[in-house]
Amino acid sequence: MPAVTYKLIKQCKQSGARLGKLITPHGEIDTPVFMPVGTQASVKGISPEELKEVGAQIILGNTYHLFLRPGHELVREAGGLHKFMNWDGSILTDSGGFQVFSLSDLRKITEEGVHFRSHLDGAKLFLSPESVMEIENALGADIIMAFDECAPYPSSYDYTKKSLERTTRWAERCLKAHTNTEKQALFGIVQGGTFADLRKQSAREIVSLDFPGYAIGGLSVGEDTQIMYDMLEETVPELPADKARYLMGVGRPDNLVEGVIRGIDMFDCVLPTRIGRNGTALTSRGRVIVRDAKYAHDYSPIDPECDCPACRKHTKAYIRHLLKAGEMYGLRLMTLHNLRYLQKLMADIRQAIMDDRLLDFRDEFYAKLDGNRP
RNA sequence: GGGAGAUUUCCCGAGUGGCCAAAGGGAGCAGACUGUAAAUCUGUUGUCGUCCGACUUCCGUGGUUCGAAUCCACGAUCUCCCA
Repeated sequence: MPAVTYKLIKQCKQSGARLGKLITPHGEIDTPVFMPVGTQASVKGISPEELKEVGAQIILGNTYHLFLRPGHELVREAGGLHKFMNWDGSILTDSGGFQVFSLSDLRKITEEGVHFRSHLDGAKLFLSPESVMEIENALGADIIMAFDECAPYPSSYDYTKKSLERTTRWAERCLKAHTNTEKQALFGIVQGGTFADLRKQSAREIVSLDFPGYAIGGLSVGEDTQIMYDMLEETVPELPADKARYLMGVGRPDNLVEGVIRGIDMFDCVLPTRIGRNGTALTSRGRVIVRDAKYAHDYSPIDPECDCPACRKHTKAYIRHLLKAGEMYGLRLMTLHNLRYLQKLMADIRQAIMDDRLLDFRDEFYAKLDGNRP
């Protein structure tokens, strides 16, 4: 019995979207789910209690960042990531594959692994499938991700193919190196860039290795949204129905709706927390740049439909003031709001699946935006 | 009463004859942000016009000069020193 299992509850008759449960050693997660990102063992600015209040059931940590600081051995010594950060919900750790992409000027990729320069002090480091498994085992998350290469966009067909095939070989090595299978589930990652046949090839290769869950990586790295949707339509049908499907690094509210319609069960993204800190709120009526001068005298909540602490207790004028003044509380309120908005969106999506009306829900979702950016 | 110094575009501040609508910060305004090197980054910030440009500016008023934020005279205000 793998550490994590997926239970399909029902499929939306209108869209085919899946309602399910992900069962981990730290509880049951309602899917489709959005997972807030807490790279360095913290969702920036907010406490585990607040994460719970906002409705989070599972959060992310990052292998590369925690390996650098405080070091995976320290986390092991502390009793694992859950205990270290005092979060009793589920945790997924990303492997550092995204850092292979985002820290591209600081690394060199070989068959064996990736040579990195620490972004903190420039130290020369090396990550391989085996060392990443060692680190992720030490961190102790419920779901751990295989070490992949998230290829940049655009990449040539030839490079993408080589990269995906190497990612498959790395996936096999991860599988071999990961022995703590009763407490931690290792998910495989599909790559293949923006090429339909390579997506299919990657999906088939990764699925043939038999993971307890599958992720789709290498999307939302700069390509048009439509390309991402097209790639999902190519990829998802290749994935087994009895395993969870996780679209990595996504995303925007509309991407979540569209992703679920295309069969995705799990999402994660820094967007809500990052743009929140930078002054933008996600709302049922589209993005609201709370920092803007037009809200200086606006004494209404960010989103009248929201039940988060920021919207229940404070006005746009006040939160704008906090942001302009550089007050930490402003960053916290924006983060809480955006996370709550996405959790609520996912809950609404789940309800729409339950009611077999997700396509109608999508129409309503876009209509509410009234032309504003989602 | 005497002496020295200062006054620059929203603020601080550079600029000491043409390359100055005027460096650099800050503040303001706007935008971006999708497995977090991000409480970050980008643009913009005299007026008007689309770029080129035109026009009005550097305490005030006169003056010197082909040309002045920059030099001179007087005045105003502020700071410091001596009485």
